[in-house]
Amino acid sequence: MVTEKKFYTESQQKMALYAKAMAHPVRIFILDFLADNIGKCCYSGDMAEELPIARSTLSEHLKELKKAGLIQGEINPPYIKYCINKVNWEEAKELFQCFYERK
Amino acid sequence: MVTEKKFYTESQQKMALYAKAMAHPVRIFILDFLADNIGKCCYSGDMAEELPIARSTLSEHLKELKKAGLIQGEINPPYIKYCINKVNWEEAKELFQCFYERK
DNA sequence: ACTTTGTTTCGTTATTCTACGAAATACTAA
DNA sequence: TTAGTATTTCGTAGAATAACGAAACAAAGT
Repeated sequence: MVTEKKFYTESQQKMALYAKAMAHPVRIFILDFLADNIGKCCYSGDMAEELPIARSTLSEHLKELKKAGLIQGEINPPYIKYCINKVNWEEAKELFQCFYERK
Repeated sequence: MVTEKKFYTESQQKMALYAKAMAHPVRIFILDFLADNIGKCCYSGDMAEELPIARSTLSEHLKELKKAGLIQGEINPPYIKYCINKVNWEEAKELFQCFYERK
């Protein structure tokens, strides 16, 4: 295995990942929805009613956000209650803040 | 023409566009580079030397950032001097800040 | 055991993204 | 006019994304 030069910092890579997760209006909508309803139960179906997309498509977007760590899902059959992942949300917040304020 | 319901707010759409522009480590690198060198001349070639990608690929990334409005290029043949687009940078900063702080 | 319910996964298709090298561009210098 | 320089555009190819409906799942109720 060849030693590989690191071109991008950890921060740069994380920023890119969080940004990628946020790079679609449906996903921003979902994050807005969850962030505005902290404490409440947010089911996939609740959001599906407000969006002009198939439920399966919504599910894929939820999967993307989960993959990036911005949200998490608590299984409560047959429902799944979604909410913001606070730890990673804070991390993303810090990253974007430092990035835009050049700290 | 049929009247279409608006599902996403202006902010949600703008956020998604800025996030999309930032959704690649090379582009975060470029933004970091330009933001750290405000006032100085930043040419495509300067960045090309620090990145493990073809110059044409870098050029495409620069085009993406220009399209999103985060950077601008001032032609100074045969060079092109790049810099942050301050107006849109501020807008993106505000958007991300309000988003993550739920203001 | 069967049905219902909310949600996800699968299979598919169309589109967009990322990357490269070669060729084109646009201006300067000789 | 020709050569040189920095950068972009083009043509192409492979990978990733987004969308849908149908089918699968997993637990609860009948």
